[in-house]
Amino acid sequence: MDKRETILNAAMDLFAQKGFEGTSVREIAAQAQVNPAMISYYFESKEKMLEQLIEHKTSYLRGIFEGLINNPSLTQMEKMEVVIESYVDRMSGSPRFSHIIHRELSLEKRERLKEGISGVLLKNFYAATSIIETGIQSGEFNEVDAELTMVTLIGAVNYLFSSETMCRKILHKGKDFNPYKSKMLKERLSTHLKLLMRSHLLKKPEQKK
Amino acid sequence: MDKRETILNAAMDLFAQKGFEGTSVREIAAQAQVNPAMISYYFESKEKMLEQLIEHKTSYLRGIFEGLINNPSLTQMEKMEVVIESYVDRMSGSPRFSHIIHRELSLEKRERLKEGISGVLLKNFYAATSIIETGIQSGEFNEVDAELTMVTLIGAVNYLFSSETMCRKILHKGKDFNPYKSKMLKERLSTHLKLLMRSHLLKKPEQKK
DNA sequence: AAAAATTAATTAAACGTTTGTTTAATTTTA
DNA sequence: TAAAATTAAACAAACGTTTAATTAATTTTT
Repeated sequence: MDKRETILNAAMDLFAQKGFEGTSVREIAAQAQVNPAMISYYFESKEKMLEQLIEHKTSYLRGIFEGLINNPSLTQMEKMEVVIESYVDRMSGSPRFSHIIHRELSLEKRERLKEGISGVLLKNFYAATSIIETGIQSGEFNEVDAELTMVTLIGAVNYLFSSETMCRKILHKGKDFNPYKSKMLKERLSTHLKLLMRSHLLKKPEQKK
Repeated sequence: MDKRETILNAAMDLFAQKGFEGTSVREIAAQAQVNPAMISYYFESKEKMLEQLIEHKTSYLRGIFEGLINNPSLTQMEKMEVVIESYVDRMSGSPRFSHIIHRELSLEKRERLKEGISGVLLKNFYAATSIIETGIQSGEFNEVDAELTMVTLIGAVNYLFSSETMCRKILHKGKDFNPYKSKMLKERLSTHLKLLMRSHLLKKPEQKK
């Protein structure tokens, strides 16, 4: 078992729950069942550990839409639906990491780290945006604001999964409802976003009577 | 000049920039130009100061849509457009406070504080949702998912204004572009969301050839 | 293959700061 | 002159990090 990764996983859980500054290296060490000194030993410092944590956990994100975009057998709308489904999936499945990076982005410090995070996120953002732009050029889509359409998509998913408290109350659910484990919610959100995108992007057909 | 409010304003700026745990009472005191002991004197503790800060700054939010909802001279779509405009306006005008409360909501602690925050936010959320529901019942709107439609609206605005770094990159702007001071961006976002809601909510007219 | 030498991993303890808060004295206000 | 506001100083606790000693693992030498 890789001890380095054990520590990173412990750190991710705690950072997500209590924030970076709200978590002490002693807590992380206790959670990972290692000596506190090991964090300096492996990562040099707490802040560099955060950098490596984000670097490590974002690695799989790089270019996940590459293949999708260049797939000629799908319409742009079908590609958008894949984007929606995969984003809802990832977000509901592992919201903790997303909480960490978006919290970091909203702070006005650690500029270098924010540059790194936004670089990774934007690569996928641009890829998704290009789907819309292609759809516009080919005449499949209306001439919408491509960037803000993607912002809307991402923003909706992020908002719903950013707070368990809010999510439950928005959906009128009790304390026993776990937003991150509800298949029904995933399904409901996907359906809503697909419908929204269809009516927003697709041209209204001239209906003959 | 109210010293109490001076401290709260200093605290808000710093909490927004560096987070609650990332800000020391000495920093707040320095920014407000008071003695550090004054924070305990006025607010009892740092954490209670945060509670009072949120209590104080959310007070104006309570029931801001009351009058709007019961205005019979507006269609539901027109009400939605008022909601969009006022939300975009508030969010772009003072994003710092929003950063604080959404950061708090995304953390898994201070449950009582989160209950208070979500209570205030949800009052307005429900009010806006009721506009959609009324529109559905009257036949003005399609039978959409009212809650998730509002989540989409709020989420889009929140996401765009949650990070200056991301916002600039999404819109392909340089370091001189200030998202929070750009009237063009406000206009662009409002326009996009209104168009989005129109195509999503309003029924497609039977077009005769 | 066994022994010796070297490197890596792990530990408990201590380091100097910084933290939020309190105290006790002093100044300002009413 | 009594109450309220403000201050500098000190408080213990917690912070991230370092140290120096020890154990475990690996490599080199015989």
